[in-house]
Amino acid sequence: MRAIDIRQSPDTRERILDAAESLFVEYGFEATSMRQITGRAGVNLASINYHFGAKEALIQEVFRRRLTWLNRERLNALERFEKEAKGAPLKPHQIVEAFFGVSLRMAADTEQGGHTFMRLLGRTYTEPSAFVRQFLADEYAAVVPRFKQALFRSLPDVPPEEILWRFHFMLGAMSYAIAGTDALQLVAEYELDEKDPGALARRLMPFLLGGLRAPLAEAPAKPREKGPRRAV
Amino acid sequence: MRAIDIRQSPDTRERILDAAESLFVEYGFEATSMRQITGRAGVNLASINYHFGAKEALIQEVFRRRLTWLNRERLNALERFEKEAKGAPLKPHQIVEAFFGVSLRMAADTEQGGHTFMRLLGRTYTEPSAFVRQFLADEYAAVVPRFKQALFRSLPDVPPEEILWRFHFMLGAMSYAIAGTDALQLVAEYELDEKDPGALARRLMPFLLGGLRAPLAEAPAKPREKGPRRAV
DNA sequence: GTATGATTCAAACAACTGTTTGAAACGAGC
DNA sequence: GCTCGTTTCAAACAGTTGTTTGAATCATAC
Repeated sequence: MRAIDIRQSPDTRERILDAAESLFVEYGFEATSMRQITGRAGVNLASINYHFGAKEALIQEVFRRRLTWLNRERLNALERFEKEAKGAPLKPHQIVEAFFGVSLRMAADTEQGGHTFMRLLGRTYTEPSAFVRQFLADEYAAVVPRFKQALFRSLPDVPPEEILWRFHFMLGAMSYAIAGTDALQLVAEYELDEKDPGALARRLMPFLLGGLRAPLAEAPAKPREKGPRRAV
Repeated sequence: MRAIDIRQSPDTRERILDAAESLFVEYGFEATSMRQITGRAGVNLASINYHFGAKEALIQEVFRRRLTWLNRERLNALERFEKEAKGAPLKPHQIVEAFFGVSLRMAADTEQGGHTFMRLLGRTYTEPSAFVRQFLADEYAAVVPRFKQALFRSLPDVPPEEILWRFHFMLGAMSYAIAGTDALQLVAEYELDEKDPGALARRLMPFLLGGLRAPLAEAPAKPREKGPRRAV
């Protein structure tokens, strides 16, 4: 038996995780077989079950090894801004930077596989599989309330549910952009500069902030206030 | 043999398509088996291959029967605005309304299955499978250039690639919102009102327009102009 | 009635799925 | 040298996959 939390034969483990990560991006979880993974990793078929137990556990580990780090980075960035602010509410652009800026920087890393992982993560946000959804919710459980609170403080005049919906929309815009499918062949002719890691961020961040700070729509049924209100 | 384009036994065909559509939303293409589909539809296993040929063809037909209509509606809306404008460029909000408004109205239809389909479509935008991607690109081939042209005319001062990227982001925000996964459990406590079909549109449309019209970021390497420019 | 073509059906097909097995190989401690 | 726990390996497991088959059923036209 393998003792828990002791990483023996790191080569095999890491090779499996890397192979699985890239194959999941290319074909999805269901369409990727254990034989494909072990084939690309150059290891024996049984080694996945030996090291991880089952395919589901492998999928979770593919996420955990990077997502834990990513979310800690997001919290670090948020806390850095909060320390600077000395108790004052953060600016919306700081909160957006802490959450999405960190993601975009990881997505810009083509060396350590951060790019591949972020593409995978972007796709997985719309994954139907129940256990993946539950796993993602758990991984984000520590991060979401912190960002919620920061946003509520930052935008005290905007209804909380409106803020959350806009955060929701921002997440969609980013994950789709990072996933990089371009299903409509919209930007196919304007490929991102591989050598410029900040290219996507420079395009996306203004869009996100513009959406977050857009004027609120008029109330539908109960028109308490006339005319659009500024969100920020 | 079944003669092409003659719909015999419409019941079986439609039942298969409806069952497949809902199952694809729940479990994805790969994870949904033919036996699940025929089971839910209450038809014989072989009837899928009889009526559609293969699973891939069934998937395509699930999309085609609704997507063709949806894209025609989008073009109709665009042409209606263009007729009103009498040669003048459209307003950005009209273009956004023609493309995304139509989608959101279809997503609000819980009676005829439009809601289910739009959730499926939202997920499929990030689908890895090559043949699905190609199929989507083909289905949109007639629509995309028309909206591109309208946007370029509407925003003559914004670089074309910037416009396309923002359209790309808007598509991501909408499809994620419609897919309704809420991976981060962000808006779980603020469920949309089932009886109010326009609820999502009233939240999303201002966000999209705010993003589209956000100030442009400064140029990175070659700073031709100082300071942010207004996109609109 | 019979004939004809479309559709349905139960059964089987080969190929592939994730997982398990038990033996073989390895590596460090003595 | 030997031992012991870890890791690798080829082979097999039972179950599921999409697809095919050939006979049975149905509907329509004569």
